[in-house]
Amino acid sequence: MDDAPQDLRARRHAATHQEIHRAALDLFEQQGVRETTVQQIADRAGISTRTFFRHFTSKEQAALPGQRRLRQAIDGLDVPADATLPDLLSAVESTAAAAMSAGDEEARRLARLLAAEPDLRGLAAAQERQLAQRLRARLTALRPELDPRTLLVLAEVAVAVWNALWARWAETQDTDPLDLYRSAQADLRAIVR
Amino acid sequence: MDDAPQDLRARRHAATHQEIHRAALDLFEQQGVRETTVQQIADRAGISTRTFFRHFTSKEQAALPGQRRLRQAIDGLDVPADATLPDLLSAVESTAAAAMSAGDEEARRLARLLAAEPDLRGLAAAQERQLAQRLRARLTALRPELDPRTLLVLAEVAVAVWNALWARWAETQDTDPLDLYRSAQADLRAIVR
DNA sequence: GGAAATGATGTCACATCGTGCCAACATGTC
DNA sequence: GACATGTTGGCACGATGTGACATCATTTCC
Repeated sequence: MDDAPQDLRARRHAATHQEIHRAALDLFEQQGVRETTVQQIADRAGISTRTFFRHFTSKEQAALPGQRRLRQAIDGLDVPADATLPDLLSAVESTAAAAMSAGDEEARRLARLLAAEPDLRGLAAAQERQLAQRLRARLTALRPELDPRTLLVLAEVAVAVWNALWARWAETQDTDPLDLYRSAQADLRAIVR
Repeated sequence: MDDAPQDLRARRHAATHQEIHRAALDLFEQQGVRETTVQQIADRAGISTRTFFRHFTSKEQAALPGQRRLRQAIDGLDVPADATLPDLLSAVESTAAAAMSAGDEEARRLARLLAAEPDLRGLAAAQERQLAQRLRARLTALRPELDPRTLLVLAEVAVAVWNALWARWAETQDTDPLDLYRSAQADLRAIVR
């Protein structure tokens, strides 16, 4: 996508980054996270362990995508001035769903790995909490006149639906994300009513 | 509470456990998690580092309570046979709220620490995901005839409300948990509708 | 074109984490 | 009291993660 002939350094850096990422994914799939050492990942990527730690803070980090897309989606979130609370919720969820369907093949690998590797789940959970925080901040910035408590609940519920969606999508490898999204919305209404 | 003169070994074990926990909490508050070594905690608790790692798998673990109460609340969860989905949700949430108000002074310390220490938040997030998993399993066991997808959403939403509740309680040091609970329920209805 | 600044990488040393192993000791059982 | 069982500490070890410095490639500036 971004083939801009930027800095040669920046390009090499990004290439190495990707290289490490792929090496980690491969090795984790083959032998599991616990059994894989940073040394092995570095060898396969053709770099030193010191360089590895300049790209990622831990081997678990190397496998996870970093949520760039979702973070951007949250920061760029906007709604019409007269949006009601339910409007807000659907706005948040639809942007999340959009960011989700964008990731394709690698997302599958990730999902499989996450299901099998508790170590990765821990880090993923931490990342998710950060997203919830960020979403909450964005919402209060967007609607300072609303009760912060309400917006907190809104953010948490949005993340909850996102969680359910993703878990379900990871389990049933063949379903369309949009179907899941719609059914989750129906479920939500039936539950709360 | 459980002063049963059980095994002398078991009592000593539990005492050491508590000792380590308190030592960790004290040191983390004084100097932060990153700056505290397992060696320091062990010294303060009067044990060796080897023994420390027989009680906790990491220094972060030593600070966190382990969620015994919540796990029990989930496993012991039960509902009348004719309970609707909203009934289920309130049942789950009220048991969670009950388990919450039980922890008193130490919960405050924990909340402060969690707010200040990202390392602890990571582990707490992982624990929370486990609780969500457990709740989901319990719900499907309780209501096998319902759509698993719906129960998944239900479990996630319950955890979301629980999150919002706890975050809010940690921020406003003086509010009654029950008030927060009621207002969160109202918010939830306003959001979904 | 050629310095000089900037940045990425590798090597080394080091503190810490976490675990397997074994010997010493305390507790519970008969 | 003798034996079985469980807990502890000490030791060694591999792995994680970071600071410091030298080296080399690139950018920038003249």
